[in-house]
Amino acid sequence: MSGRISDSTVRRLSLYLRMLRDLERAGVEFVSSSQLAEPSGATSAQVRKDLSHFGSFGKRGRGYSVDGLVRALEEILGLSRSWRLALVGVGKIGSALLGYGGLAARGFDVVAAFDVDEAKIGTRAHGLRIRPMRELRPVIAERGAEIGVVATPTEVAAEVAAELERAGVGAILNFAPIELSEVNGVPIRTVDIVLELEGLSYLMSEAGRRTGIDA
Amino acid sequence: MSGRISDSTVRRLSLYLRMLRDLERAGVEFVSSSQLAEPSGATSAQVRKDLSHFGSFGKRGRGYSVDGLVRALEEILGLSRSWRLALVGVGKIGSALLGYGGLAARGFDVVAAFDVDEAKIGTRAHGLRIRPMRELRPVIAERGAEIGVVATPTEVAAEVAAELERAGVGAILNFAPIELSEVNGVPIRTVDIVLELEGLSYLMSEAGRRTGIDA
DNA sequence: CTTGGTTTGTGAAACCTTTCACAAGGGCGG
DNA sequence: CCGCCCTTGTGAAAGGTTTCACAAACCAAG
Repeated sequence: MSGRISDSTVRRLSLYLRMLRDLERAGVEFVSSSQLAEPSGATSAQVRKDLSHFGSFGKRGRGYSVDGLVRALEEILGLSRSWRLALVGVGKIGSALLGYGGLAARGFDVVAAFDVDEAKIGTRAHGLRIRPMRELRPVIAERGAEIGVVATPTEVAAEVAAELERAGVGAILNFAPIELSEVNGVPIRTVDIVLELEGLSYLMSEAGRRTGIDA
Repeated sequence: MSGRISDSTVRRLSLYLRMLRDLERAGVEFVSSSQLAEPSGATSAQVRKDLSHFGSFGKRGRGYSVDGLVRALEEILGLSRSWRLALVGVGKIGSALLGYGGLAARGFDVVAAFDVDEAKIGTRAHGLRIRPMRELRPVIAERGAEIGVVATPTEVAAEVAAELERAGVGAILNFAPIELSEVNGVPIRTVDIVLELEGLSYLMSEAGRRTGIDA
């Protein structure tokens, strides 16, 4: 077991955990790898392989204890605690995040918000005071924010990410359509809506070309 | 050349195209695979392999014509036209999308918006009238929307996606934290912010465990 | 205690993606 | 026209991930 775990494995672990929580709420006690596989579009062998990287959680002939596996996955994914986020950029996307209850519900609390816009600074958005960029470092330190969220225009995204790193965050979630390079081992995930749409555009064009040629 | 193109290749093509457009704007005429590789974190060999699936676009000894490659990639990705989106769910995320100019700027126009909330129906958001779900099919047909966007609560996301398919969209972009299964060959991309945060949570916990053990 | 039905955990095989490394080709200066 | 330098396009190798398939283990029933 153990070694370097691939990104896709970690994604699936999150999906398994979601389903397990539903099962737990429904009072189910045991679940098999094939039941677990279905909703994430994986195979039962894949579920077992994914889990086997971290240990032996199942009972042969029975499956996995729902409660036990929920706790184990929470531990593995670091979700048995909550995380504090610092948001930079309170525009459309930033505001949407602040208002999205789903984050706090899953253990991700936005504890600070920053913007450059003088008109916004000092006002409150969803109960959080919007602060000037100058306060980034001290407030992140004081509030112990571990994850920085970049929701700024593309032009300043790289600079803001670097500033967040210097302020001591351990990871960054980026919404700007730009590939930010990880430095100092601070992992960065980018949510790029345009990239997703372009992927769909490719698939639709491809389908069109195929049927266009075939038919 | 050709065959089935991997998702990661398509993602990179989008990134190449972004850089090429910047170069075009800057008046650069030729670019090498290594220059093209840098911003997306790829290697020069990967750039060449990616492009080679679709043809020979470069000149040996010179590199790629920026203009030529921009046109070629736009053609490949289906971006030499614009696409019409139908948005379902005008909550936090839906509104953020409507207000996000970056979409239209890149050829993705939201042409219709739907919601179940009686209070919202009939009002305008960013110049677009919010319509009742009952009008989904006729309006999507009438306006020729090709891509459906699901920005609803998780509980109804699957149902809405199915409804969009029936209404004739060719692809779906989903913001609900649930894995929707593709049916009828309608591709679905899910943007799952919580999943990304959980991935970061894993990496940070992992790093903590490592240094905790090592040090 | 033994038997039968079920499901895990895991090497081995298959498959897919990335990297390597180099022959082939193109431009330019002389 | 020749020779040099540069960069592409691409088979082959390496590296990674997913699927297969089966022995080992567990439970329940008799």
